[in-house]
Amino acid sequence: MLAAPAALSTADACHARRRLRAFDLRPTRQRVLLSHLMFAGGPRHVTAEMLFEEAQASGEPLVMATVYNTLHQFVEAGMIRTLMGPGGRLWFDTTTADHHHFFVEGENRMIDVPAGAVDLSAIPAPPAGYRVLGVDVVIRLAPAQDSSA
Amino acid sequence: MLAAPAALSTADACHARRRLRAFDLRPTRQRVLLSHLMFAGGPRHVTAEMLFEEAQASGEPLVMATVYNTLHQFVEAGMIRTLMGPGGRLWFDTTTADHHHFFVEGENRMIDVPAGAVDLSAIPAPPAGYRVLGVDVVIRLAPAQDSSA
DNA sequence: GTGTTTGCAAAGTGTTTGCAATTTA
DNA sequence: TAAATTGCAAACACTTTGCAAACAC
Repeated sequence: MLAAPAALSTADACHARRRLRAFDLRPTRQRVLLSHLMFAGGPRHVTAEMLFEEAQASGEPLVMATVYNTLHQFVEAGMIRTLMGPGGRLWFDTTTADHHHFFVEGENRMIDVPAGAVDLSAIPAPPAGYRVLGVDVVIRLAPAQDSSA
Repeated sequence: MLAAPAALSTADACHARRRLRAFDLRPTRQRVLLSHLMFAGGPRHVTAEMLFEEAQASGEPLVMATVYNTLHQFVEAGMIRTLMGPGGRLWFDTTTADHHHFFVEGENRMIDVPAGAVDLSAIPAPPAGYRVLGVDVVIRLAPAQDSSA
């Protein structure tokens, strides 16, 4: 019997399974669910805890450790990437291409910033003997308190 | 009796005490020592653990919790600032002015990048209703493996 | 003396690991 | 059936907290 989270429509489960297969991951019930939650609504950013809560709300039984393990498997497979949030918490991001982030303080929420939107042509040369692995830009935001004239 | 870490010369202790007073912090033995370790060698970046080890190496008795508490007091006083490292660990930085960082993977080391060295004039406008609190740029480095043609 | 600061040990977060039981192919 | 995956609980690393004892002024 194919792994089929009861919480998912056949079509949703099918899509999720296909995605997993594309990344050489066995479509277990837990992976199908988590993959669906991650990808069904377009690009998104979650912490393990957020996803765990969604999974529980869906009624599917699974454990926090499985969420972590599964997300790390997704990362290793190249399906998603990780990102360190300002609070030192690990975020998981469905967009794997190079890009940056807004982080909304108070709302605990990430928003993508396309790589092209930040001009990094002016970053300084690394010290001799070192090469640049990557550049992480996080723009911290807060709700604008009534700055309307 | 004035707090005088045995590990410090009178002059060093005096400088450290003066700095603490300038920030309205009582110059206790522990604070004098930690302040000295932080500032005596020019701008630097440390984790609580690094500083704790230095403090221990100096022979002065003090406890990890005191290192954390003291560093947070320094932050609150405006003497230093915090910075989240790529590994999710908290770093303490003697440079409080706006600036960015190189992080050297493998060496677990931070290097300052002056704010002016990164052109942020091109960052995208925040979504309507939000204002920019700050921009954190971390440029991850690795030792260049023999790329010398 | 009085209020501040420290040591200590304990609790707290967020994350990872080891292993037996279950599930997939 | 053989290999991969999960649940569970325990361990883990880092950081914070509560309170009595020690200290600065």
